[in-house]
Amino acid sequence: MNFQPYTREAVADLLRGHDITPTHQRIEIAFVLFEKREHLCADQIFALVNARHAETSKATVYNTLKLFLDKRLVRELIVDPSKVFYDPNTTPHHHFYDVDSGELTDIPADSVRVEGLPALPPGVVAEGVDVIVRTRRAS
Amino acid sequence: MNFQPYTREAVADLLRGHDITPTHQRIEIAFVLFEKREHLCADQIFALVNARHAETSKATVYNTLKLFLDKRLVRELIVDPSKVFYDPNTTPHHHFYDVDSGELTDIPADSVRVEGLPALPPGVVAEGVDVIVRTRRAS
DNA sequence: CCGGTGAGTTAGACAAAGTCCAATTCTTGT
DNA sequence: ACAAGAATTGGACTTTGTCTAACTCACCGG
Repeated sequence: MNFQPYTREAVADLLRGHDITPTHQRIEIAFVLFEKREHLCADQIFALVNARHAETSKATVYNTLKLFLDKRLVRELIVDPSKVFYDPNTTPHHHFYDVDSGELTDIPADSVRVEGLPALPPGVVAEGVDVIVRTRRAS
Repeated sequence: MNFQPYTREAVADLLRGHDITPTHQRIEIAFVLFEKREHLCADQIFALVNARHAETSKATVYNTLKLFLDKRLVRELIVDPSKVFYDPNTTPHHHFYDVDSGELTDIPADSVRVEGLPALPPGVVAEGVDVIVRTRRAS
């Protein structure tokens, strides 16, 4: 996903293109994700969506994120021991993770090569290869 | 950590070697970790340690794991969205993660090469590079 | 229009992992 | 053996996420 939909209509089209019925709540959630193209967790998304008027419940935020994940509209980043981050960038790329601040930064995939991975057992497919470089302030 | 300490005395020595005062509870926890050389989460460790006689509290298990982590006796694996796994193997290696079963398998590091990572900003050091290959049953 | 149907949403109770604290118990150095 | 500091403890608490049963909404046929 590398174009940026600016209007709710564009977001609605994006959802339709992924087989997702565009509802008010889903549009708002997707809008927030694609507006700030950042790594957000469910909590932050919940807060951002409801910033003006409370309109979307916690349950819907979780339901919707799971749906988006399933439909490959976003990616899940499991990197922080206490919460999952959602990444609106589904093209292959990797991450720096600052252990001190919890901050996540993208590493473009084109420069990085991972070689020598062993073959997978039969009947099993790779869903993706995540490279996470954990960093911290020099001591 | 690639030798396997079989006795509590050997475990105690291992702890001392890492600047950890060996207490009963810490020895039991380390013993469990190094006996089964598996990826265990706090819950499982708590259960294993208390399997015979309840002797170690939940708080101590968490305290101790954090201490072990700090002293580089174990490694933390953040791969499952709901819990942290602890890996008694601190030598460089990577992991397969089966999304369906939650199972973790080691990938020896010597075969794998990660190339082309961008330089780190000044004042920041890499703590480690984790490669996680997410797999699932072919559909 | 209007009422029915099924998908989507909701509040709030619940569950699981992990943290925190003040009181107690252990380890260690002398 | 003892004092002092370190480690441990139960239990309450927090946070992230799940579940459910009721409700709402968009849409379709008549």
